[in-house]
Amino acid sequence: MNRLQRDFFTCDVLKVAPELLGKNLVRKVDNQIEKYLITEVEAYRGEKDLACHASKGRTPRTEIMYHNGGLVYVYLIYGMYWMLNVVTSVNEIPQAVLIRGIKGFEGPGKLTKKLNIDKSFYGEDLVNSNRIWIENNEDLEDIKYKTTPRIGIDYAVEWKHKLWRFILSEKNDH
DNA sequence: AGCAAGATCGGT
DNA sequence: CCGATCTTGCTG
Repeated sequence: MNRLQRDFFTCDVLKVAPELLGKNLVRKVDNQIEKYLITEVEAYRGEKDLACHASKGRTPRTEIMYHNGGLVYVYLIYGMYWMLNVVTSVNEIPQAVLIRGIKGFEGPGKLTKKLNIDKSFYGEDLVNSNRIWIENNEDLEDIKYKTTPRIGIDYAVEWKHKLWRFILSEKNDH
């Protein structure tokens, strides 16, 4: 009922990423609905951003990032952990937000394990899916957050300094 | 066909 | 600090 619609996702990743903080990540498993507050995200912005997988151009893996916003981009890292990303912006502009933390499960690998996210979610549409989507959170207003450089991307030369990691401030908790 | 590296995590 | 574990994209 409160699900985020297409227009929320078809904006620049630097606008969408911080706006995802405080929203609820919703997962439906066996007809049971679970909601988790999004607490930490990172922005990956286009082919020029050397930290973004799309810096290698259009490949089978990055293909989904070239689609319209609102789709899910998942990939396996270190042969063990699934990373959950939300595609943003419009057709032909590859961007995505990495969901790094939900309340109670801080860490991109931990939250996908908790939510049972795997390769089958690649390309899932958050606007239409019946097993994963994102909702507005009416309890939280006036969201406060901090920014830091992104984690684990030291290879990205000058792009590693961008303050594109967004962390929900504790102040927001009641 | 083979290889090196990786948007991580948990245990020494 | 180190190893686990396997997909991916690049090289030849």
